[in-house]
Amino acid sequence: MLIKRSKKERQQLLLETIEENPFVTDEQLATQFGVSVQTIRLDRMELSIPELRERIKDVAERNLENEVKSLPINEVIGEIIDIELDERAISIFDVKEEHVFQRNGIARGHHLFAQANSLAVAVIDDELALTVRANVVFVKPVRAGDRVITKAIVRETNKEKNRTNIDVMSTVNNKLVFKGEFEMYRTKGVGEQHENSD
Amino acid sequence: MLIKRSKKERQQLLLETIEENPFVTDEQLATQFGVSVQTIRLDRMELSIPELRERIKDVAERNLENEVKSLPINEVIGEIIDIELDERAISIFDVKEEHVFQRNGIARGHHLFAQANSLAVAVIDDELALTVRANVVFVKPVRAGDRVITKAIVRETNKEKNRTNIDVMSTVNNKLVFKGEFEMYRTKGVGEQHENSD
DNA sequence: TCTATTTTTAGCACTTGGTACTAATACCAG
DNA sequence: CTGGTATTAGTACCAAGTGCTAAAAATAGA
Repeated sequence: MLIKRSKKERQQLLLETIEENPFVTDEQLATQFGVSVQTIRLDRMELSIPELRERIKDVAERNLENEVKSLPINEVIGEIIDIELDERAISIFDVKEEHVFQRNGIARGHHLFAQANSLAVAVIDDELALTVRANVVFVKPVRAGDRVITKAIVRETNKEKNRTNIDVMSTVNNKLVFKGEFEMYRTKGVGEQHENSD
Repeated sequence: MLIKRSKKERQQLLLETIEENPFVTDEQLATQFGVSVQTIRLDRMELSIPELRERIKDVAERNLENEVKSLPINEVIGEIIDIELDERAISIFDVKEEHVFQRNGIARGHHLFAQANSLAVAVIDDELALTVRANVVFVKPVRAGDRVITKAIVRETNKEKNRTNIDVMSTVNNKLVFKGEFEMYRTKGVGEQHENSD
């Protein structure tokens, strides 16, 4: 049995229903709420909810943007613009809205860490490089719109222990915002790489 | 001037065009290729390309799934299952394929860092909490399928400097995989929170 | 060149999920 | 009982198609 709801209640429910499933047609909604299709259409108008196809299109467009945003999860964070294996590397990372706390607009620390860590991994000229230890300092807050330039410099390599120490520094407008020391583990020592070094 | 293309050429181009912009109508395509709408429709049939609305719907559906996957970028990494503000917190993070190096299947360090850092931020009972410094050790490699359980314990608070030190430990099957010390900055000291503590 | 086949175009009826508008009811309150 | 809100019904129309038939144009084969 359908409990007769007031207009307000119905419209509230309509909003929620469409919010959680934008793919629902007016007819389905009409059946669901036990009213006519016209009533649903009036409701949509009053609430300025676009029609099904527009809603679907919006989702499609919105997420076509997201596709780009969600990519970097498994990839290197930031774009590497210069690299000399086992020597140094530089990457750029543009801080966007999705990287900052809504509260204060300051970038979440782990994004800066991720850029630095990615770069430390990349600079190692080895098949396998793992972070063993990291000491990092967040010197200055970074905000959306900032372009973070990160430099990694390979400091020393302990051939016996298969360890390499890397210093990483991140700047925004030439001002230091982040620095870190990364101790990396590598399978092979320096110089004994695989043959193809193109 | 439009160069007359063979059927094959046109169909190849059609595939590419729709691939890169699924929002194009048959009419637009017809104009673009200098053929009739009917020809475009025959082509679509032969290549079994669905109509515009279906294509848009597909994009929307595909990306509605992604939305869930891409959400955690700006949110807390891992699911907080227990929290006592300014005391301790526990979160769970299931390592998936997208978190590991393809090469060796080992989780990228910055995901473990992100979970730990998120938890350190969350455990602070303050409007604003920023990471100032972090010393972390990646004790043992973590692999896809592993469930990482991370505990954060608030160690001490320096009220004058608005700093709080937090110890974080992550385990997989009760074995330590990651540990870290986080020094956090907070705006307000302990105890002087906003009124509503429900 | 003429025919046969493929390719392209045209036209019509029908579909979905609507908009825009008008008109008729139903309901509820003062 | 009357007025206003809410709901329903019905019509014409639209975009972007499908499905089908049929004709015209282009191309290839001998």
